[in-house]
Amino acid sequence: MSTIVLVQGAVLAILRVDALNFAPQPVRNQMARDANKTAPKDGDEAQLSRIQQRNRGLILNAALDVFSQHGFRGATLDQIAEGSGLSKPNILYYFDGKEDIHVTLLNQLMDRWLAPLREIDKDGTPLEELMRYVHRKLEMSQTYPRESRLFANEILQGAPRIAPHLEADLRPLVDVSADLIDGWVAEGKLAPVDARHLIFSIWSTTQHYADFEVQVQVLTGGANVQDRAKAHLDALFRRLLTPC
Amino acid sequence: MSTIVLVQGAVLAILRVDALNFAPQPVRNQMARDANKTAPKDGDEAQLSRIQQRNRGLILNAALDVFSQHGFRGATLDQIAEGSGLSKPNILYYFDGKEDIHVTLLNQLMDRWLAPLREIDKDGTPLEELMRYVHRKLEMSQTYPRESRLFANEILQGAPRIAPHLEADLRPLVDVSADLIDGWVAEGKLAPVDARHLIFSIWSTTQHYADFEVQVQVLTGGANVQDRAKAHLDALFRRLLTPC
DNA sequence: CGCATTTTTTACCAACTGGTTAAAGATACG
DNA sequence: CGTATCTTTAACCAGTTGGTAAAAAATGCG
Repeated sequence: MSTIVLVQGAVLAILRVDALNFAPQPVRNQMARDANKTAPKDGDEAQLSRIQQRNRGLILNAALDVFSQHGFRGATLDQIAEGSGLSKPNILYYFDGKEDIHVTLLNQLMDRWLAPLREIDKDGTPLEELMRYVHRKLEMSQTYPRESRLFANEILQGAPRIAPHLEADLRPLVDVSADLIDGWVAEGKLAPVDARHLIFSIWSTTQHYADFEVQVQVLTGGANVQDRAKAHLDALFRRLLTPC
Repeated sequence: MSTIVLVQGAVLAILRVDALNFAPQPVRNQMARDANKTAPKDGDEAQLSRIQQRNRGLILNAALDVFSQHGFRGATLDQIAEGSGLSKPNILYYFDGKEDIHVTLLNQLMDRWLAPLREIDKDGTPLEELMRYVHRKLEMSQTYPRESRLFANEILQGAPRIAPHLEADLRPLVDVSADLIDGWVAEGKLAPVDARHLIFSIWSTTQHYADFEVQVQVLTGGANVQDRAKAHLDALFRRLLTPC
């Protein structure tokens, strides 16, 4: 059993990473290859030494800064090197290249990003479940603005590196959630609403506070943004969803 | 009078372009300098020969493709050259450099982008005026997705080249609009709402269909997106704004 | 036409970028 | 302590990038 799971995990990982990369794979250093292939116990960063964990963390953190601000093509390894405090060749010792870092970041992101949607409880009160989702998404925008911008950059540029992910992971999850919402609407527990476009509205309004933060700051003076956003979005979606 | 207007226009233009550029300005070719400095009759592209108008248009159109897809740093002059059918040196004959093209695009964009907000009629029916604004913004996202993405890219990356614009043009306009909405709310013609965050919600939900188009396509299968989006956003904001 | 101006091209360059190589330095461990 | 492995660095490189110089080609106009 566990062998099968491992094999499936490995195949999935390879599909994700190489989906758009048909160039002949040159042989790289052992470290970088190992970190990608080993997927023990379902998690990601086990079996790595203390140093490896620390340095991969430093690199990913610096890369998140750079990629989220400049997009993939605009980011440079030198910037990541400076931000992480490691030398450029040292970074390439831990990752197979710029793209490998980016894909690793994107894979990490997707799990965290989709968690709140998975946590919607089909046995809860429909309106309160959805309002809880709105508030969780807003919190995530405020807690992880870099992740939000990284994702926005990727989608904005046509999702060249995450498109397979969207099809394979995001779409079925949204399908399930939409069915759930449709069911609630049919039962009269929610006002009639287009489930998918509702989800789009929740995503766009909440992520706006991370992705367009500069603009929000300029236009509000930066005062009370968090509280006002929360109150506004609560009113917006509560009004939409409350059955008459 | 007309002299004063000209001087003001020139000063504004210089402030915009050079606001973040303190590097010593090298002397460039006559053409590129002229196109920026002359601002006759308030418009932008007068006094230019047929060829100049055509080629500047070709360049800006190609640049819009490239910048909106890759962001400023990710875009290359070679891509713009290929897209416009002109050679790279020829592009630099018409513009002072990569940044000049980008700033020109951004300046053009802002006018078109803010027009719908300016057109809200303070003597109209409050609810219908705002709903008309929502629909116009949605139409613009569908008609000008490249412009939407160009703007999103710029803000996402911290608005390094458009921040002065936001302060000088966008902010006062939003202040006026927010006051107008606040007045309507005070008169009881709209449900109580935070005017600025309402505007954010309208922007984010409508622009989402341009900026996150790939994701929307994946999750909807691309069927009926336009009509469903229109109906959904109509319901969303009508419910929010209709006074009980 | 003949000349001045505008437009385009060819050839080029310095800086930057992602990535490599090989050797030196740390570390773990028997 | 000595050896094998892991980590880091210095030096380097080929391709790309924004931009330039100068001459050739096209254009407009008296």
